[in-house]
Amino acid sequence: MRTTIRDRIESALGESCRGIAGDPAPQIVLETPRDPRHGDLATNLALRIAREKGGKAREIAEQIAVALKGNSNFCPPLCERIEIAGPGFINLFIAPQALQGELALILSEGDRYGASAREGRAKIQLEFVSANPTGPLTVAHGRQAAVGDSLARILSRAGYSVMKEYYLNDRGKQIRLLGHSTLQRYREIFGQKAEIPDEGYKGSYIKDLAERVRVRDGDLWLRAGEEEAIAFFSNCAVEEITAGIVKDLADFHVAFDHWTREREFSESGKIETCIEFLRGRDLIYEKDGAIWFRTESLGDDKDRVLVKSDGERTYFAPDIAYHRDKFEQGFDRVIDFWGPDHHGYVARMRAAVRALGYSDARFTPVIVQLSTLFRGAQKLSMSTRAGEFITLRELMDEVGVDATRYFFARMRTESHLNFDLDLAKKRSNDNPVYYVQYVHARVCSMYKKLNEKKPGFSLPAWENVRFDLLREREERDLIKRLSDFPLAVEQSAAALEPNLICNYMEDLAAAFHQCYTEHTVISEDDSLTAARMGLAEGVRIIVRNGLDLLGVAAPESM
RNA sequence: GCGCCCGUAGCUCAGGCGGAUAGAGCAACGGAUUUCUAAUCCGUUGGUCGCAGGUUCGAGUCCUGCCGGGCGCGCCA
Repeated sequence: MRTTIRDRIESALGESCRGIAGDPAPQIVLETPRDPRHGDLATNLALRIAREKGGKAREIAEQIAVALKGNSNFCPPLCERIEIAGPGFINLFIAPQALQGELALILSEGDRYGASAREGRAKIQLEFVSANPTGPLTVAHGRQAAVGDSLARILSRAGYSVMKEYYLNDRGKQIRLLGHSTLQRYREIFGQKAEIPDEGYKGSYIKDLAERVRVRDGDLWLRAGEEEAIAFFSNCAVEEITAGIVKDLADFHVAFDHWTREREFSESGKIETCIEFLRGRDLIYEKDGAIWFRTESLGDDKDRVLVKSDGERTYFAPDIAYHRDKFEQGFDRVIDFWGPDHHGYVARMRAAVRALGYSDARFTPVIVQLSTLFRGAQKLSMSTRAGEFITLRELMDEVGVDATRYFFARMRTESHLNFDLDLAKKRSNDNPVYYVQYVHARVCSMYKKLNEKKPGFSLPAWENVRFDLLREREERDLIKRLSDFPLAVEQSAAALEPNLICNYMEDLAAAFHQCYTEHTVISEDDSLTAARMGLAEGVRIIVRNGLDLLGVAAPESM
């Protein structure tokens, strides 16, 4: 497996400063300068060493430059020029041969380019959406679904082993309320006077559910006992709504690897075992007839109740056991996506994870902020119980799956986001996703045109193509962009932010469209045509891979 | 009151671990197509990075305090 140009430059820099920096060696940071006069890559390595060890940054930079120039693996093959600038930056100008070699590497490795170096990383469980089965998925769940699924793809690509997990809360007070609300709608169909409680579920889907039961069972449930009927409608509603959730997710290109149902989990005995485990660590006590968990000693604001004085468990109790189970299944790291209404939950869950004996680094709750929806200037209220909400289904039907997923993935996860539905629909063609997809379609189109414009011409194998013919500034910039893909994946995975992939893709697309406009690929010159087709193919590989990380299609034509 | 998140162009948002002259899209205006897809490209206009201090060679980025917005603070789920 050949390493990328950036990896090779990093290791050469590491070698060059070994005698200068001492131990521990400072971390090598390579950045892409805004101004092309500052080189293709720049490092503040000398400034860092000067800060830590003392000395003048520019002098240290000179020493590093001398060492680099003496390194025969570095100076002729990788870099053609090294400059010291400003307070002590080292600016590197990459040799054309090195960039051409990078393109050849992309073409030979294809979909595996940059992905193989870090295989065998940690096992991660990523839990997201986990919406209660009391109604259809909303826009808020859609954001979690898009971000979570994309992140899972990105982490996998970065070499982690990822399991996508959905926790289905299919029992408890809300589920009973759901069943009761459905039963009341069912009774209404038969002309009975039936009130939905204030706290009950009022969405139109409840009526639809009741009607389907009527069609199947007639008036059977009018004659059943109250508790029996509520239990039936609860079950029935949960199953139907869950099926709807699965369908919505599938159509949104999201498939979970594993579902945990609270009902099954609570029957497993693991909750009792977990409470006993905590009791064994002297973290459980009784007060006012309730059972409490000493979370305050573990960083929470106050202690929390696990079992109420009426004997019912709080929501927290199964959640602790559930998280214990995650770690016992062998995950090195657990990532939870929660809505902003759960951020008060962070401290107590962290406390619980500590109590269970797992380090903080292994548990990462991520708060996915809400999207505030507008229709024009009108802010839309979002309440599942009152039945006033925009569903994910409506959103993806109106805006399209690709555009919706891309739109959500593009926003930083922890940022609030204002989303005008009217605007999003009206301008759907201006969505940046089309800008990126268009790159793929354009390259595909070039392949179709190749035979038409050059009958009898066939592309040679890429290893026989003369990439040294790619001498234009735009071509060089484009190859540099391509070579940044592994870095974009790595940074996106580290930050748990898919939006870094979107940023990268849009920059790459801009570089491609610019190059495409300036330089005709299919020309009289067979060698140049082959070289430029190779570059286009490199772009197609990266764009296809990048879009796949976002769960967005790479269309052959648009 | 306490806690978490946010505040960057008219709008929506980017700005790895502090780095060189703060970016993109949309909107507005002006150009480019006998050419591989114009869903594209080029240019112009647009900024007190909420405010005030601090840290240092250097701050949109780190620290402190304010201001403004969202959310959470229950033996609810």
